[in-house]
Amino acid sequence: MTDRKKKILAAALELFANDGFSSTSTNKIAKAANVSEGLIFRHFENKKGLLNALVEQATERISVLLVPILAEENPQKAVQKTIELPFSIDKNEYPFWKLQFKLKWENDYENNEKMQPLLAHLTWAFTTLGYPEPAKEATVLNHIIESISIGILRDGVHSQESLKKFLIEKYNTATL
Amino acid sequence: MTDRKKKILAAALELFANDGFSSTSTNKIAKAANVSEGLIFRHFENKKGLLNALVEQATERISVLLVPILAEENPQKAVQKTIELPFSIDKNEYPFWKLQFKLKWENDYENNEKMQPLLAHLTWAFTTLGYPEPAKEATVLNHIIESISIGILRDGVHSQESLKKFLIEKYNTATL
DNA sequence: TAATTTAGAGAGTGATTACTCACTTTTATG
DNA sequence: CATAAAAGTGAGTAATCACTCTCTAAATTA
Repeated sequence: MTDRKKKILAAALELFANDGFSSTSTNKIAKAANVSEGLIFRHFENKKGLLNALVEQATERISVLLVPILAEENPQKAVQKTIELPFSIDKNEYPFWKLQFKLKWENDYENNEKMQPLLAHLTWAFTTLGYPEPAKEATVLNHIIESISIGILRDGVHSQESLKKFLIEKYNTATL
Repeated sequence: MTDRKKKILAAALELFANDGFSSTSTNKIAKAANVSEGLIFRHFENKKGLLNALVEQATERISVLLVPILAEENPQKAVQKTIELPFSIDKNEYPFWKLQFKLKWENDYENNEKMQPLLAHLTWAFTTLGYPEPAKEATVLNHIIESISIGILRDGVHSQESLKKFLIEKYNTATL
């Protein structure tokens, strides 16, 4: 991947995440990346193709994040690592995840099967821990970290920080 | 409010919610509402003004929804009604709420103070019920119903239906 | 009824849009 | 080194954009 192609992707990511896909003109992207507008269409056949290139990274990036959780054989620790997940995201990756969450509202983007492996592992964890309804318990925890993620991406980690310890303890001392 | 003005608002709501604000042209709105494009600008000074008119309804609509919860003096029932809230939304109001949730990602729209009264009442409820950290407990429940709402608006009530009874029972039988 | 205001239509406008194309420069290959 | 392929430019284009303006029709008011 050429240097200028990377710069186009980086600029597009930033602008798509902050201003939205259709509010961002290819002209603006070219200027932000400091390249000619035509180059965008040489590397990506059209504007949508540029977005697709960004989206394709998502599947891989998510599975990378999930690896340490899915590999965790201690159910208690698996739950804990799940809670810690949204808090562990690097600040300079916020635009990337912001874009992914925004795209969930777009009709033509299939989503959320990506979290299926996590859901399955959480279900196993809650089963092992003896929860009466492990699948639903997993879904609820997934809802919690989803909404916390949104809060973090919109208002920063500090806005949710206090919930981290609270939730970990809550799930540690839970009586079934 | 004239008949045609209502039709413009209705068409704009539908299109903004489904396709997004900037992907929706005033031309498209005019055709969907079956009016001349110029009429949009007579009633609402510009496209953004049309969106603002939709947003202004939100504050009132939310407080209407919250009234029965805030008036509930039984803490247990207040929690239950909160859980039931997202499931009770009428299907033909989905576009309206979809738009509100989408707008939360827009930088220039202040949000979420609207849920403050609910958060306060939930904190009171959890305090009364003897929870050790009522404020955080309230925030977590708020996160849960937020994420459930998103799921319902995107994939329909049925996609979340099973969580309703589960959560109500979970919060009813909770040991502190 | 006459006068005035409001509602509505629709052609027209300059700016912006995504994208193309002919061209030049750089890089890789035989 | 020669040739081809890839990377990069930027002016040009048809379509679409939000919005304006002039006009007519309907409703309100005097």
